[in-house]
Amino acid sequence: MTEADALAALSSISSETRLRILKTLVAAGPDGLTAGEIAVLVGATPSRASFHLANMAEAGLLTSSRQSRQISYRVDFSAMGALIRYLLEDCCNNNDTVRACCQPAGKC
Amino acid sequence: MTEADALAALSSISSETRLRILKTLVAAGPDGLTAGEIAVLVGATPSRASFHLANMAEAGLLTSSRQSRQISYRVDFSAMGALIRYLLEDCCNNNDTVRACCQPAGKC
DNA sequence: ACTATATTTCAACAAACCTTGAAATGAAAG
DNA sequence: CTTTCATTTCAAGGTTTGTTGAAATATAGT
Repeated sequence: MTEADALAALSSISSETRLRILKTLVAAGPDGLTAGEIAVLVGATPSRASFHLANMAEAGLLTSSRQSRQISYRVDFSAMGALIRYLLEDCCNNNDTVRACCQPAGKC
Repeated sequence: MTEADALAALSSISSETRLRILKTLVAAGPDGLTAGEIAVLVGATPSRASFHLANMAEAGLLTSSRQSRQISYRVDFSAMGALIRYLLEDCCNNNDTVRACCQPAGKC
């Protein structure tokens, strides 16, 4: 992952609406949700939801596929993993304190 | 860490200049660097560097301390850890694919 | 006190971002 | 082939964010 990729992903997630979308899609599981379902769940107009979904897909965080009239979005978990890895390794240099926080029993 | 805290930290890191500052400070080690040194290293004017350093400190990512005329900034590694943990747990629900990426030998 | 150095603060402006509502596209059904 | 439904696109407007350079603050040395 390049710095530019990381910046695009970070910018994308750093919006309240988009962070909600991410959490909603993670909770929804591997089948994802349609644009309309997402809009309702996060309380956004269709046009607003579409705008943010496009941003997240552009940043590589989501994939989409059309099924008849609806478009389903899913989280690209390896993209999320790559981002977190970038923060851990490229930004924090694998710092011990940081890594300790991420262990199942870690305390920050 | 609250969602608001995470959003502030993510917004802070999602700027090219600030991500560079973060990496520079991580590389510098526990003693940190002065505002002036950081400005030179990331190629910013003093005023621009100060603006971004204040943003990162406000987001909880940096701490600062004055030593005579200079002000040293350091990374708050536990804040970075808390952020990464938030992404892993609260956003990605500890998803296996995501976690696999973050292991030392993980491939994304 | 005066000067020099390090940093921050401020005002002005430019650029990027988000929201809104209306219009356009794409796909299915009558 | 017209209508309906799901979604996206677009233009307009408001808000936020970043940059610049000048002025202000803080600390130290002379």
